[in-house]
Amino acid sequence: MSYNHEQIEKKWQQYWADNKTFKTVNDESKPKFYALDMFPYPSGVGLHVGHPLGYIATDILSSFKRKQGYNVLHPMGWDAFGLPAEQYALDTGNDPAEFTAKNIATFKRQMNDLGFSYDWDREINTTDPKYYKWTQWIFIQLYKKGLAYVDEVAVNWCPALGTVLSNEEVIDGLSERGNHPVERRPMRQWVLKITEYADRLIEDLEDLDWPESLKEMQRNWIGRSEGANVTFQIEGTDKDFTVFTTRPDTLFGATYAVLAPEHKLVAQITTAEQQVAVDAYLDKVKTKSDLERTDLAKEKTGIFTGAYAINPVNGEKMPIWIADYVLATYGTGAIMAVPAHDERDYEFAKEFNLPIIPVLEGGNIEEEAFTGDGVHINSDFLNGLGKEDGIEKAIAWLVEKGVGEKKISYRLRDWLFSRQRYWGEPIPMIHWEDGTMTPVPEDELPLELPKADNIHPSGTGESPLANITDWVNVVDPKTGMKGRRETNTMPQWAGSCWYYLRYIDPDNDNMLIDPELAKRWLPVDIYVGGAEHAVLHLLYARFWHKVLYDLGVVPTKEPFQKLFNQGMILGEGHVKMSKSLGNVINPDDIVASHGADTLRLYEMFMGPLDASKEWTTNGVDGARRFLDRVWRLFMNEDGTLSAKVNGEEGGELEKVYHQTVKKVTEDYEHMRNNTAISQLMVFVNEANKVDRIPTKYAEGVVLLLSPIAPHIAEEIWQQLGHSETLTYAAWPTFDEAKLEDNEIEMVVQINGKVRAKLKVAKDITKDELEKVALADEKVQEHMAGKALVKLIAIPGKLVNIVIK
RNA sequence: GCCGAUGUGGCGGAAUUGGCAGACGCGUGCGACUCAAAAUCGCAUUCCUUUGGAGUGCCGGUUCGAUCCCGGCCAUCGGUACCA
Repeated sequence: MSYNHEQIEKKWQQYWADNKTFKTVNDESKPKFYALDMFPYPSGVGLHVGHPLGYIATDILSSFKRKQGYNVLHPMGWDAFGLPAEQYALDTGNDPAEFTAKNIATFKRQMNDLGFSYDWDREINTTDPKYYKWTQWIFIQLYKKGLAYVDEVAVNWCPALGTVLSNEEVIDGLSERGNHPVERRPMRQWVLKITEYADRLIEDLEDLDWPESLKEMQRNWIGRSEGANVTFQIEGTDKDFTVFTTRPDTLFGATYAVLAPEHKLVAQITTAEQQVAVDAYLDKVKTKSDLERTDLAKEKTGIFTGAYAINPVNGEKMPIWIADYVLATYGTGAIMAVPAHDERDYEFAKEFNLPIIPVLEGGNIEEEAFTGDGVHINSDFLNGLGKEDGIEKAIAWLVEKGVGEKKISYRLRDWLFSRQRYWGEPIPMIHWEDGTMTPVPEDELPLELPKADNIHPSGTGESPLANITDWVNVVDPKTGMKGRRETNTMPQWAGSCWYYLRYIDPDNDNMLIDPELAKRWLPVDIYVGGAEHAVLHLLYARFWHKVLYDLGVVPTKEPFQKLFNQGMILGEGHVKMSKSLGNVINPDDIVASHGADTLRLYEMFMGPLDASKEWTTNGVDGARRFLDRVWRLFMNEDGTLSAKVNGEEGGELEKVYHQTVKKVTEDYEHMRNNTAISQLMVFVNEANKVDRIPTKYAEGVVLLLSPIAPHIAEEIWQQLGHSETLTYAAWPTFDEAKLEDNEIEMVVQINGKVRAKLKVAKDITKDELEKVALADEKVQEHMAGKALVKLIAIPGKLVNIVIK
């Protein structure tokens, strides 16, 4: 007989809600544990079976820690600003706020159906003015610290739509909606100076308990490289330009220089003879997408400006070229080319017949660039030196002559923070008619997003907020000066940069977070989410946290002490689940047919949490079968407790029970939920073979199962005679002494192959073990006529006999 | 190209200071129960030419002993890119 999941799951969900079972009350007498999920964007399609994978894992950990006596914080909320709601509003004329609220209600209902143990009293929503009041407050602090500034940045401008598009809205140079041409156009944008924190963002990775591969990705993304800036005079003028190089020691091999097409000097230095050719080249580059300039470019392109630079070390003339392989956004937007020792410069020099002078020994410049380490040649005062010494001496020389300095460059760029959208946090700044700019006074926050009937693009590149005149225009009540509000809004990243702080103190109107509570709960003990957020979200959140640390708002340098990336759930055939393939599994269907406990169990049993796994219907059936077995083990058909469950501990199940408690406890601790489940299956298989299950073992196993399958566990727990929820029951313990018998089985190998198995005393000595092994009949058989070469006997492990 | 990860039965996956390869589940086969079927229970299930042999992507190395450590290669997945 199977249990009735619909009835039992509803019953306990109701009980938990009525009793506020999972409400987190600050309890200083207990150690704290903060388990956090990456909160979702509440889309219109609801939860997908991939979403709960991580949520189940943190829920298990939370449940486990509560029973181990921790004061657990396990909240959930909504990252609810974002493009889809705005697009929906544009398409249908509905209010994005209403649409979002509806989606949130669906997500919340689905999560509750899965039995998650969230403290909903701490629910947060990034679109709630009470929440974004503090997002805006953080922005003002960034501004006051000089970390938020306005700059002209090239964006994707679509003239036909009259709006700026994100990269993902542009496909092959055309707008995703309507296929209109898109061009790069510089516009006034807010930018956050994340580069100022680059070194700290690298250094502080050290102490974090994150996957090494993820730390490596962040380091590479920040891309710190040490080198030098070198200044080159332009022949026959008083102009100069600076290049960044990691190899100033190869300066004697620099035979030409290259400017990015966007470089400011291009217009000034191009000679009359070259003007037409240069203009043609610049035109060609403008039409190229980033992809064409980088990925797809098989051949180097470029054009000579007609101008020459002077190499400061030897006074040689170097032609100045323009090429799109040099990027305006990295370093100084200009390079010195050392074709003998750089592959890109080598290709370019070959293409345009520029001289190649080797300055490092080794390699063959007839065939390819030599990028290895070698002794310097053709380099005057650097000759004979190795790489390290050469760099050091070259920089010293540059500094002495006043033409260069040591310099560190980052691949990381400052964070483009404004969006020309309606559905985002308004940036709380006012531009005054006298040209000055001030933040909205902090006591006037939140600066609420105005209700709008029409959120169509302004057409000027400004956000739809520009159309709402009584919101945009302001007058200073003291001076009478007129002003205009900033119409840009913040990107979706903003709200998700600090939400983990607000859960700690969600209703505080006076400050972002109470410092005492921050001290109590930070850092987050476990943060689980998808690997797609490996760089951007995790880097932005770390950046804001560090700024808040500098402001004294938070007491820790880092927000997330431990991080875990869950894998993906794929459709059958190991393909992504997608609407177009029609293979999307809706958790609601599984909850209805098999129950939430089954879904939770199955998702955890599929394989390691961090792996990509394939969804199979047979697997779900198997998970349900196990819960049915559990139910039948403890319960009668009428839902009362089986008579098998009785009496004192001990008996046939003693060993397997203690093994199970040990293994499951250790596995939960390390989020190895798949193997914890197999151990529970082993116990259930054993328990089915015996006539009596000691009551204490039954209770223990129900507790061990409860983090994964909380509803069925509560129901059995109640039938075991408990009137209270098992949420805060004490976690079962095990006794090391009961894990093993006095007699253990040991293996005898001959030449590495298992030939015999022996039953021996647990504490057998090495000598005795050798004797017993050699005396064994099968061993004797194999050894007949052979000479003993070596005998390895390790009590508790094995015996290996080497013969010849 | 570079960086990272992974590779184990028919399938998902177990096995870590180097010590019995294949736990647990799925599937399959056989049996019990049943008028019959489903459900349930029990047994079996890496492969082969089976007194034995081979086997954790492939080739080699270290070791008494390698899924695990080292070197080389192949494949798949993810990230990323003229970063000077």
